[in-house]
Amino acid sequence: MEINLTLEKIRKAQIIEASLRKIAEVGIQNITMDDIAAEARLSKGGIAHYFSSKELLIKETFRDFFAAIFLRGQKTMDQCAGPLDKVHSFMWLYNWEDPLVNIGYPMLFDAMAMAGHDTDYRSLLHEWFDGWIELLGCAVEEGVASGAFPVTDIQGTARAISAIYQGVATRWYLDKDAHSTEWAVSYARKAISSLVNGSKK
Amino acid sequence: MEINLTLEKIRKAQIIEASLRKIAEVGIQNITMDDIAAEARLSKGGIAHYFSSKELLIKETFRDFFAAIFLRGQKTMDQCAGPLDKVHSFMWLYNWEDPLVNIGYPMLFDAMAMAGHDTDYRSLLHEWFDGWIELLGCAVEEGVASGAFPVTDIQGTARAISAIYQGVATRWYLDKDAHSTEWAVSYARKAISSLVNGSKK
DNA sequence: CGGTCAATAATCCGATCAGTCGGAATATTG
DNA sequence: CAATATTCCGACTGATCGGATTATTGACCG
Repeated sequence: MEINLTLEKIRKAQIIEASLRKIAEVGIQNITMDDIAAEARLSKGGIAHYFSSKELLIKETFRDFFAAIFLRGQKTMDQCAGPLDKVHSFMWLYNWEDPLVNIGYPMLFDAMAMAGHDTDYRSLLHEWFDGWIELLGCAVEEGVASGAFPVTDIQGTARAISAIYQGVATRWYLDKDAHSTEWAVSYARKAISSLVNGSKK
Repeated sequence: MEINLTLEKIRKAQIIEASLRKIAEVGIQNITMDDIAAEARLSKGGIAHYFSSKELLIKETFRDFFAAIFLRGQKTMDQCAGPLDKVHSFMWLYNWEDPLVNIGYPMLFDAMAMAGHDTDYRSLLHEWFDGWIELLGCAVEEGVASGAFPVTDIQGTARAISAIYQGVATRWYLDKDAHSTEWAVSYARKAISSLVNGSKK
């Protein structure tokens, strides 16, 4: 019983991790259960034992990935002192070396495409957006409380910051020849600053 | 000859339009040639006669759609007088009533997801980004020439504006409950203004 | 009229893949 | 150690779909 639970956790984690890697590699629409099984060093039947359907597994994989990203964002943000540094602390999103970045963007694009036609994925993305707002909202609130940010709509501002991060990221990731990391960092910084700094330089 | 060419154009347009509607409805990964044939009121063979493969048809469909969007952007922008109005003239992207909007976003998300794993789609998106830069770059250049915009990097600024439009649009479209049209318009306006206005209000 | 050929329809084929199932292997229990 | 439960395997099935092949139509021409 005890052991069973442990093994189940190990296997599920193992399968989800394999799924994560494979999705990032080939995409949701191209992935097969055989792929995942091979990557997880299990058979198809083995996977079926732990996940009753492909759809379920994919969604679990997304949730797992989201959690990892938010944890990472929280950690990095917590290391910053002031609220302005905090809202600017997500520039690791524009770092090619980061393994989470390389896995994350293809995953996110896939999720967005699915959300365009599938309501389940839409609510998954809703969770994703909300996660960012929770992170960024804290920082903005801190800035407002300390008087540093002349902002009235905390939620709206946090959402806008998050949208800018993502808009810049999309270009940076999908068209790297035309969008350098310097471009991404400097313009994201500029646009985000303007939202929290009012008219100040 | 004359008639044949005309028929070919009619049929191709008919097929592409059907493909466009179906892609927007069910997505690239779910679409089938039978779907498209039914939507175009032709048989599978009829489609095969004009497009040798599914992939080819889909890519043609994208190009066609891009052209329609750019034409629309150009038209709307041309109606604006000053450079600031011009860079702000793309708020029609945040209009639920617009038919191009309803078709366009799912298409674009699909294209981005494909681009995450397929280099062909990556260059397709490159064209897409470049199209926007061409449009926006003109407006920014005009502002710089007239002295209204204290901007040094015209290209980079145009790319950032385009990225902001898209980042905001993604949220607005995929999570409408949490992102109103007013939110999209006001924050896009604010962020974009700050990029071309320097430190002025 | 009959031939010809492009346009279109109707079938067919082979590949792919998610999910199933019987049973083998392994672990647990009493 | 026997009995039972759990975990895992991999061949198989049924459905789907893209593309190819074959059949039909109908317009134009000689």
